Amino acid sequence: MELALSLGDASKPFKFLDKAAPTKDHHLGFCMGLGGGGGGGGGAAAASSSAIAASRSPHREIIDRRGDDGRRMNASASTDPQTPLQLDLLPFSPVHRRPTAAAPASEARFPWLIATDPALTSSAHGAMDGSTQARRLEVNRFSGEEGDDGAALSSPNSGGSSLQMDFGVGSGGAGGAFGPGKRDLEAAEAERASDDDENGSTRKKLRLSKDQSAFLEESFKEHNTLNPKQKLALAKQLNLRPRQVEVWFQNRRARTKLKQTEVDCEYLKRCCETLTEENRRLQKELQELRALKTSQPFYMQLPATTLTMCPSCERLGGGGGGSNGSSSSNGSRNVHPFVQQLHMSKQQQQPQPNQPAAS
DNA sequence: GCTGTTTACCACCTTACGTCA
DNA sequence: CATGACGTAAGGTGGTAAACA
Repeated sequence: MELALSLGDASKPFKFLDKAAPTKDHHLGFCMGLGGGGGGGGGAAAASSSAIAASRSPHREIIDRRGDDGRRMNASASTDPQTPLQLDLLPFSPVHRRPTAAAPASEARFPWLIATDPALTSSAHGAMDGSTQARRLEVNRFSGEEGDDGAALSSPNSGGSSLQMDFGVGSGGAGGAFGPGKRDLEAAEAERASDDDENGSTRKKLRLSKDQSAFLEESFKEHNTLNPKQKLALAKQLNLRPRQVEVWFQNRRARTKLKQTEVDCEYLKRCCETLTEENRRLQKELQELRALKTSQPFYMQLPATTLTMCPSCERLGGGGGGSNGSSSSNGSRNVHPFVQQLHMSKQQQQPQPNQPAAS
């Protein structure tokens, strides 16, 4: 029995898989790869690996400035039918957070951009979330300052840093009623001190706020990859570094792929169980037929003219090979389902009085 | 037109940190 | 309070494509 499984092609729950399809090999058959160890290949690109390594930087957005003018687009972005300029796809999106008349509206939609109303965040996410959010934003601000990347760009953090500072302190002050508020403020101060001590040399773990994550999630639903303009706009809107937005999308794609792999694995497991059960049933059926053959050798004496060709695979249905029972009773020989079907039909046509009841 | 370099992005793996039970 | 599991932001590496000299 041959089986062909096509995973990911039959049901495409994620449209971005379509984009990735040309670069992937979709093997038919019972073959699955989990994880896989990135890239085998090697080859010509290895020659320039040193140059690549030299070009890599933790503050990549400083170096990768060419993306701003849109001259370079990656494969997925180039196939994107949408123009790089649009950010209108983003839900309830003010395009840029600039000191324009539209700015207040955008800030009202993004509570983390509001510096003077801690009650807004605390009412939206509870007292704990409001205070922690204040701390997180403060951390983000420091992380933005610890590197020189923010200054190199249009400095997405520069516009709101002082506001965030005020917000954080205000939250802590107004959070006198909030139990964790003081702790968070102290933690933020401790982090600030540690930042001063270590000059940003250590990696700081920043948790994005729920609103930031939700907004990124919405954007991810629209398109799972970003072009430079979208990345910059998102970073501005969310008051994050472009690198943070980029990393979030990378990790989000990885999570999606992992989940899809789990779904595929579950599906394969079910297929395997079904096939095992089918195989067990067929084996049992085969044993019964062999037992029948030994007890009633009449059907081995059928004339050669009764041999029938299987319509599907053009194999002989009569078991071919003469009347020698030893050859056909060889356990290692495959018995075509068509043969079994033939045998069963013969049994029905010529019932024997002493024939054991076949299942 | 071809080739090598640079730049930017990606997937993948890993690490470090925050949160929670 | 300590601890381990888990989720996730971020770093590192190798590969690839486009732009450019």
